[in-house]
Amino acid sequence: MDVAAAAGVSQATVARCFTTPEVVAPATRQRIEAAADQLGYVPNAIARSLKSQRTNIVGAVVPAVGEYWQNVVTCFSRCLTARGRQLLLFSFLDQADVDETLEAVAQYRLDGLILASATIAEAQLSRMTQTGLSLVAFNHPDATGIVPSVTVDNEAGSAELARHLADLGCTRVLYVGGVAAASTDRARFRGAARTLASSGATCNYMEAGAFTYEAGYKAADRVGQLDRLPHAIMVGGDEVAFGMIDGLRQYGITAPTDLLITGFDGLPQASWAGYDLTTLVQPAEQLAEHAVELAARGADAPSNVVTPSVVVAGTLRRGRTTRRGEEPSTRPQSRPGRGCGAQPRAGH
Amino acid sequence: MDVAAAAGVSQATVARCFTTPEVVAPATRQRIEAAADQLGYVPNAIARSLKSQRTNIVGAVVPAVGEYWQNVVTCFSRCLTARGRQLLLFSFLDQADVDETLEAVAQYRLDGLILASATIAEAQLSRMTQTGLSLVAFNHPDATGIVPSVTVDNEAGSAELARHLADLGCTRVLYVGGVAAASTDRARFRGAARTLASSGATCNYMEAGAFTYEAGYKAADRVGQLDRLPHAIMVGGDEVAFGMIDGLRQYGITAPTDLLITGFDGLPQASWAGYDLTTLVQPAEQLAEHAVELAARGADAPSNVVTPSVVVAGTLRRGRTTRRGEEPSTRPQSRPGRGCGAQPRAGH
DNA sequence: GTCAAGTATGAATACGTAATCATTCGCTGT
DNA sequence: ACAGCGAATGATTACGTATTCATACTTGAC
Repeated sequence: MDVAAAAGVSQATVARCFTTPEVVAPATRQRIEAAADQLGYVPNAIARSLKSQRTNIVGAVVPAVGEYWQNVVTCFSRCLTARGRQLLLFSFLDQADVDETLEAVAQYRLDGLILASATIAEAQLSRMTQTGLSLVAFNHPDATGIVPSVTVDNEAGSAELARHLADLGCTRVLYVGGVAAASTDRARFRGAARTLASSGATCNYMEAGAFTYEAGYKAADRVGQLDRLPHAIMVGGDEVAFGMIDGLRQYGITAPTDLLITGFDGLPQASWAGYDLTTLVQPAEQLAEHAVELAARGADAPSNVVTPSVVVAGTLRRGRTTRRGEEPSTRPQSRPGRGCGAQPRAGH
Repeated sequence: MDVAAAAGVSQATVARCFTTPEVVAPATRQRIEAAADQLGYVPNAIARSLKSQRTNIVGAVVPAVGEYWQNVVTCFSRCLTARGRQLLLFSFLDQADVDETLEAVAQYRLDGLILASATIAEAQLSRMTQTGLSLVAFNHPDATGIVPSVTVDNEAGSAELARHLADLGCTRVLYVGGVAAASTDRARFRGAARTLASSGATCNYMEAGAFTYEAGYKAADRVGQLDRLPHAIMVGGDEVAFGMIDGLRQYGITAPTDLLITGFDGLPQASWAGYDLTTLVQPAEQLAEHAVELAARGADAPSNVVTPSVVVAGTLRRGRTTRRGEEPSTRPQSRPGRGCGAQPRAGH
């Protein structure tokens, strides 16, 4: 140890100086800090991890696509940084890559691991439990009971959206899901169907095929060719809803004039004036906070206690797409020619 | 070593079995693999890193906000995974957090570090150079020469957009930048102004204040209150452009009818039918590939060679927002009432 | 002045691996 | 048959830290 020699102390004292500064004499500490500063020494987290058997790193396995996940990743990062931990990120495109990825993950002795995908097999999950790292399933309702899980209340949120539509008089509703196999998708449809049924409304299911804009855009084709339009379309994810909205426009169908549209997730773009979508806002920060909390406990968690599972309620955002009795668009009817004076601002 | 005992070999042989399998006898290898499999053994990457002095981990410091960065992070992750490395992600909200973040970064002996922010101080950059890890500035043109850098050709790309506008007959153009202090912003304005000047067109500058949707939306207010609208607005980033488009709609101003609009970045949403924005598409994959390539070389790079700097050309995407002589919108004039039969698909 | 108690530090060890060096063994060529 | 050689493996060491145990030194009370 260079610093130890420069400060005239032993390596042990240098180590103490960086872990438990209060036990080293002030004069010594100052000498060590000066030496470290001058030599540009910073403690080696790798060696520290090897010795202490905890890395201070939490991993996250996240799908590589979609606005939703990108947003979540940012939240993870913020939460972890806030509590002095690092984020090792694995993003996968293909579900098949996950297995490989998980093997790589296992080599780094992470303190915790957040599995953020609704499509990871349950067998895979239980196999991971063996390794002793504390893993958390994020937004994977079916994992509850197998693994600690954190998720928004999909069913209740979807029910809230459905109630909102029922209150607006909708009796024929179409639910457009992303991937029928995803446990989130099923839960959301369940909440919608149950609520609508109890108000005497019907709720058919249509699968878009993916939680993407393009899938929504394509699904709009099938909607546009229906004999009778439903009163409302509940889309299983905001991004899919954006595609649906843009796709329906091709058929001259717009919300809220021709039918109502709701999304799910509460992406930032849902608030953009271009869409202004009614949706269920997932409290991403809060969800991430819980996930990180559980994952960061590390192995020092009580193991034989029931695996905790956190379900957080979302909040309804009412946008233009379910607003009745207003102009279909805030766009003024008359357009100024170029070079005209400024228009008074609409609304406000 | 448990596995070594179980297989009846020494720890050294077990290690060889996982690093250079070809040097260990097939029979022995099989015995070791069987033992490892049964005991659930996986090599410890932490210990390996400590010994070999390379972590196989590349760090990335990225702003926490904005669609653009989220997209880039995904690309980083993909590139790194493809070459068997891991991504340690640091996302920061406030520029002030970066210093703290970089201190934390230094503790993990990363193979490389990608600094992805156009606003990191150059002093900060050169200080990081000392530590021996290979760092790469991403999308930070001013860092060129100080640090290896990877960036899209901002100036040429912006010039291409400007040329496109000039060809369409625009002679009065407004450039709406994000943050004037950002080196990318300056380069883009430079390219636009130079090109437009050479075709006898004017190009004023307006600062939105941030590279966000909201900033663009607010900037639209100032545009809406101008005495004469410009022929075109060049916006310094797609997300800002989306805000501008939605904001201008409040004033009844739409592209391409009243003026033309261009963006910059080539976000996925620019291709969405709702915006269909003319923009300069950054080859994100390619940029990420280069950045990862440079960062992953690790310390075994020639050090006294000139710091390489990669500049990749973007590609022009022509969207509806600069399309002359067409309907201002694909929306049909007549809207079907609810319950109408299916509409014939517009276009196609 | 002596002993007990407390405080600050040093020596030694272990974490799990990679790499070097040494050793054993089987094989070939003369 | 014996030297020589290559292949396979074992013993050992070092990576940089945290921690335990031991030790020197300080302080206070009787």
